[in-house]
Amino acid sequence: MLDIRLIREQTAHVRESLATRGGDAHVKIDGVLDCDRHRRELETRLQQLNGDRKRLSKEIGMKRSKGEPTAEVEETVRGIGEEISAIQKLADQAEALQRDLLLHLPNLPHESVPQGKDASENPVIREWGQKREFAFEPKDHVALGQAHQLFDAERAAKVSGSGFICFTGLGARLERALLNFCLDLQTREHGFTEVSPPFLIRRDCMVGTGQLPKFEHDMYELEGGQTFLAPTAEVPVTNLRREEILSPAELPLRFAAYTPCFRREAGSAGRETRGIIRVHQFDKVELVKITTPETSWAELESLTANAEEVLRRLGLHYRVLDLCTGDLGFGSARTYDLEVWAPGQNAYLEVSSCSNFTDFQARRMNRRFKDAEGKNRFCHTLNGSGTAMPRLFVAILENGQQVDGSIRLPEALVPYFGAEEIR
RNA sequence: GGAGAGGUGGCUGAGUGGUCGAAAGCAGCGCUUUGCUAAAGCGCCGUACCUCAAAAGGGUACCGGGGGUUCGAAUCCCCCCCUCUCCGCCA
Repeated sequence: MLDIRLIREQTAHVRESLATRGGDAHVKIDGVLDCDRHRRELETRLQQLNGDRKRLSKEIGMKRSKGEPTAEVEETVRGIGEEISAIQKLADQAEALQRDLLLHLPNLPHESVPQGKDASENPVIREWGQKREFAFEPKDHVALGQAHQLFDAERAAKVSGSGFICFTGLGARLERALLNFCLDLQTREHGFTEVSPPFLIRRDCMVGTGQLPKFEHDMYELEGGQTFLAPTAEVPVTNLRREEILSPAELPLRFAAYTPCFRREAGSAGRETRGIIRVHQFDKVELVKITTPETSWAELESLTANAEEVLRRLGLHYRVLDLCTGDLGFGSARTYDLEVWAPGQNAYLEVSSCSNFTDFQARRMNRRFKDAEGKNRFCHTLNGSGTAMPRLFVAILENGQQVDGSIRLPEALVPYFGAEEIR
């Protein structure tokens, strides 16, 4: 959520910054300001009336204790009370409207974010490794998975519908090995604290991270919209520290969490639907950092490095994109996407997305820290989708395949998988 | 699922209709005293918002959340959330 004061005081800057995202957010600013002006007028009036009532009520108390008549004052205060409830109603409406307007505005891109209209304009800022050369025609993961019975989409569909996957046999083992590998790397070597959060999320927490109110149609809801299945561990993990005032000594907080992720993927039908690249339920190890504003940009770099390390250890060729203004996610001020090379797709696959949300989420979930001067300020929140397992799985299969159809696994994974290859 | 007890400031904890934003203690900050430490004494010590060019100042709201009763609610009533205890059920 953007700071209403920032919008008030630096209107032109906010408007220009939002305009770089494309969309129509920047034209909504005038509506926000109108609402804000109206709201403040009402509030000021309300405070005057409340002050009058408070004073006169005390007077009644004093008069009564002295045995003086109070009927006349009571009548006056009753009138004030009626006016208060009328104006209160209007003020509440204005406040609710303002909050709703603000909740629908995306975050401001950081000034360093490259300008661009969509994903085609995301610059590649670095690459690691190189595409593997094949002496034979590489297969895609669907064929490889079928050959080794690693997953079963048809039977998963019997249970849950299309877009669900069931890992089987060595495939299930490989998936589990990847999860454990990622968690161990991040917790043992990169200083993240492991958390295993709940997956069922209350409505206000979904608002806190920005999924709601705007993206409700992408979520699986339960109990008549009271709770939702977590679309990413980011939601439960960042909300663990909602409505808290943190001490600067404990910052930055670093959490790593495995959770399944549930996404309806409404509107993306037909895109990447083959195989296990885009599914409604997938496993992910997520990284979350809660920092001060002073350190968040440096922390974003180290977070990205931590996410990259997964791919390096697995020997997978990848590239890092600096998402341009037009492709930036709703709550993010800057995002690096990690894309791994998948020879069977002849394409790069996004496996990880490292974002700095600045104070956008902290405002929504009211998370502050006490700074050196004792002032309460909003934290910055960062989050690296520390690697989506099915896509990593795809990359492992497609990059590891041998001419005889077997799949050689990265060395780092062997202790977790218990064998060097799938044959 | 049933019954009961609770939720007050960073913490402990008083307050059951009026001058209560809230006693007291602890923690914290400042000052005084002081070889150092400690101790003692005194003072300060919540958040948000509105107002003001700004600072100072002024104001309003907030005692889990929401609604109600009343001239007036931390206090009375209703709903919800959460915690604890007991019973039931159960992986």
